[in-house]
Amino acid sequence: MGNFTAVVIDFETTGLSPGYGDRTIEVGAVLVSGNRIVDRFQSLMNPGMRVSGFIEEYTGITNTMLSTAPAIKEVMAQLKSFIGQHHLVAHNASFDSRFLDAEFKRIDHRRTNEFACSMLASRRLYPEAPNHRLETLVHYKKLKTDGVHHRALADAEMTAHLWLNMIADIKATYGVRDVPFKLMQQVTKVPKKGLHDFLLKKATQY
DNA sequence: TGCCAGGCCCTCTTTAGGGCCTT
Repeated sequence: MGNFTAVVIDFETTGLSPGYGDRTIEVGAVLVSGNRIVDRFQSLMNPGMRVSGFIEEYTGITNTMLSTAPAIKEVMAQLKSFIGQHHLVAHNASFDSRFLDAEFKRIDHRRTNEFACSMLASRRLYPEAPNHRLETLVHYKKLKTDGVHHRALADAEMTAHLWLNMIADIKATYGVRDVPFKLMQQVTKVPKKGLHDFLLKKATQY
């Protein structure tokens, strides 16, 4: 078993809210198939505005680097192709989905792909973790990392490893044979107290 | 021009407030 396929995505942006003018400055995405990463996509994007000193410091992405980067719309067209019809995963997916939808809208495209959130899943599966920031979870679960944080491709890869680790833990702990995207989506929505019984019940269905 | 988020989730809740996550 293990035909799980999804694109794990991460954006670096000029701020927190596309509704107030913030734009994307970098995207990283990895195609996960079965239990491994099989393809990668990464690009900086010129947002047409200066990014703050905070963002330069937080991401290591400077205004100089962005001055020679391709326009956002060009990268979005490539990203649209990379994503295709795959399901999507992100850490705190509400954030990345808002930016993805806002930038897609600017190229007259509307997302139909479903999202699932690794943060919501980790809060249920690893309630004992110190916190549920991506960086903390990577260390807590001893996941593969190159030590880079707050860059899009590195964060997408770490999120992918976290996602695969959660799938493996569900299989090992509950004896669920296969963990499709739909089941992971349900994990992010089931009431926290009901997760244990929910997964025990699923062990007989998958 | 400047405004500056939003969804989840807990609790001393539901006629609400605040911490957690993302940049």
